[in-house]
Formats: sequence, C-alpha cells, structure tokens
Amino acid sequence: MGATKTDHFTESQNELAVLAKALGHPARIAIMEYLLKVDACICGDIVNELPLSQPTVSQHLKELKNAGLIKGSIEGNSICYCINEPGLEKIKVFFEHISDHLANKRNECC
Amino acid sequence: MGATKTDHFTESQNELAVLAKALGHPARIAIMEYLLKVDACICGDIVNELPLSQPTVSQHLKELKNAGLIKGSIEGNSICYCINEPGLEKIKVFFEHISDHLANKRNECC
DNA sequence: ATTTATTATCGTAATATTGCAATATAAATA
DNA sequence: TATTTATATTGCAATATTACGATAATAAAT
Repeated sequence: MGATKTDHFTESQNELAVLAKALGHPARIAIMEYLLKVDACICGDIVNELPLSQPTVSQHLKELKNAGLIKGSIEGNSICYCINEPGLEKIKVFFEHISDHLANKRNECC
Repeated sequence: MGATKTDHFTESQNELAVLAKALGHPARIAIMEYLLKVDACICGDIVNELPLSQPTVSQHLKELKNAGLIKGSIEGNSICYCINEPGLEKIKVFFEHISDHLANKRNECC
C-alpha cells in the first residue's frame, strides 16, 4: 500500500489532483508567485529567491513542469522558466465551477 | 530531512500550499465534486460513492476538514458534511490573481 | 582546450502519505 | 439493555515526498 489508486478515479479527477498536488508545497507556490511578480520568463535566479538549495529548487521546478504549470526553454547557458497557461486554465475552471455552484444555491444546513 | 521547511515561507504561501495539498488526491477531488453535485450537506453515503474503504474515506474527509475545505457537524448518528466556503474562497482568489496577471500581460518569450 | 556558470541527476536519510483490517465510539432502535 | 448503524481511531506496511551533498551535464567565455 501507500500508492494512490489512480485507476479507480476519472481522468479528470486525477488530472486535477496532479495539478493541485504540484501546488501543494510552499516552495512551489513561491515559485509561481515569483514568476507572476517578475512578469517575464525568468532565467536563473529562482534559486536565489528561495530558502532552499539549488538541487531542491531544481526538483520543485521539475515537478511544476511535469504537472504542466510552468514551462522551460533553454536560453544560452541558463534556462528560461515561465507560467504555462493551459495548465493553470484547468484548475481555474474547476474553481469557477465550484464558485458557480456555491453562488446559485446556498444550503444552510451546516 | 523530508520535512517541509514551512518556517522559511510566508504564512500566505503555507496556507495556499495546505489548501492545494488537500486537493492533491483524486479521492479528495471526488469528494468535493460529490458534495457539489448533490448540492447539500451529505449525511452518510460518501463511502459508497468512492472505491475506497470506510477508514480510508474517513481519513480523506478529515484532511479536507483540517485544511478548511469542508465542514462537518453531527446529525443524529451520522455526520453531515458540506463545503466550507471561506476555505475555497482563498484558493479561488489565488487563481483569480493569476488569471488577471496573465490576461494583462502576455509575454511571448517561451 | 580549459575554465566558468548554470541547471540537472544521483544517492541517501528523514519524514509524510496512502490504504486497510481491526477496533473503538456514539447514537438510534428494538 | 442489547443490537444495529454510522463514523472515527489505531496500528502497520508499502510507497512517496522532501531535502541536500556530491557529481554530472551543458554551453558560453576565455
């Protein structure tokens, strides 16, 4: 045991879970926020922005990339990272759906 | 090692990470979707809706509750679970911010 | 070609998560 | 009160995540 039973859930559920999981670490939230703040593809200095070692940051970047939340391209002898919109779009839609539901019908039982 | 360095990040970053992490499992996405679908506090049959054992579902419910995404109250000899709006609001705002940023300025470098 | 700078991978230790059987708890009902 | 019903907790095994030092890989600059 210990492994998630992904095959028992829908593709959509697994996809959302992967995206949410990728954001489920403060370092990865910090990376996303930084990429938004500088408003550009950022080449390099993400490591300097975080209180973590270079290998650890590299690993977090890899996870965000695998989840489809950021993308990176080679730019000289550094790598250019930026936000990948399609990935974010999926989560955004999920929360929009939730908001719609909650706005339409307020159940008061709890 | 192995423990997340929460004290090196801001409160907001940790808070968002906790919320995202709670949604980072297909079973918990499924629970949220079910609570939305039935559009009511649901008393009981969540276990029947999921391909997991009762203790496992109970544990997932606990995690969603700890993260502030759902709330539960005792209702006879069962428990009434429903979505906790303030918790969802925080993540929604995070994604709205991201959307705004991306809408305003499209960088084409990647 | 060698150095320098930047990012990725490997190896490993510490910790966390996932899942379930067994058991406990609490309320309703016979 | 005993029984049923619904949910929670405990304990444990399997697996995943987090973090970093050491090392490798890559590409520009010298």
